[in-house]
Amino acid sequence: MAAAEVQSAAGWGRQLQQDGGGWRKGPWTSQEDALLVEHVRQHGEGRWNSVSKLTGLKRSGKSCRLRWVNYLRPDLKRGKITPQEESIIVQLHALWGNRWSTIARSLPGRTDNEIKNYWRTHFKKGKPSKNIERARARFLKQRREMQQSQQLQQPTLMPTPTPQSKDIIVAETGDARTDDDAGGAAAAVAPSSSSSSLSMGGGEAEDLIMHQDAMDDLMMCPAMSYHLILHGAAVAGHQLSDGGGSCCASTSEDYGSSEDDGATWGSLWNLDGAAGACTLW
DNA sequence: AATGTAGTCAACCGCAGGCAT
DNA sequence: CATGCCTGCGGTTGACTACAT
Repeated sequence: MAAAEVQSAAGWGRQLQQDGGGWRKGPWTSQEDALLVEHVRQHGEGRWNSVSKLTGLKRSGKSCRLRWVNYLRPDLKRGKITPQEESIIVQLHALWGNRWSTIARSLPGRTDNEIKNYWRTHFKKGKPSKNIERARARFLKQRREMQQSQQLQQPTLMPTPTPQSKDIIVAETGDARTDDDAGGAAAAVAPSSSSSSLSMGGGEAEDLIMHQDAMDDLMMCPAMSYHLILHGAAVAGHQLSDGGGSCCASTSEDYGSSEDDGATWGSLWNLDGAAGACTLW
């Protein structure tokens, strides 16, 4: 980011300091970035504490890792969060709560820090954006329509999940994060289901967060179901039929305008069967 | 034009889990 | 089993920017 360099060259320069261990703190310079990038190119990610020894960087391993993960990684997606990504964030937050790294895994190119910042900026203080309101309204509408059509046609194709099936979903697609494994992913749902982790007023939370609803919503969304499958084990009872459908193949560049979010959301839904050809991102 | 306020984002901190010794 | 180190995560901070008054 050019701004970082500007900042380090200007205002943030005065922040530079060293902690007790002799580590530099504050904004990174382009030279430091170059050293870190070269180190990762040669040695790969990990062993962050050895970076300072091998490169001469006066940065802690922690700082190096953070810089790499949040800024220097080549696969990072630059630019604003798209309405599509926003919708995913909202749903996954309803599902997982503040588990930003878990949410980030479902948004390739986005970091947990970025998502965390985005959430705080847009939702933490209260009212959701118009994008979200519209997306949610459309989401619920289409959900209703799908439910109605299913009741009329194939009541067993995609049943409304029972509590048991919800548990299966969460457990099977649960967090890959190892330190959560002990508690179990299913347990992690509890806070989000009750939304107890959200610092919102009741009305606001009701307006934005789908709570227990979210689980139903997710399972009623083919794209999300498939996405969860992609990021975890196959979900019992929700394997998608084989078909040529292609969903949400657009990239972020396709969603530059907030006015597009209707179409964006629709694209999440317009699936004539998903399976093989379905590429969400 | 000056000031205030909200938004954005990079970076730091503390904590916890995994793992080697 | 206990200890220490490394890594990763979520929460928080603080400076800059954009917009409003």
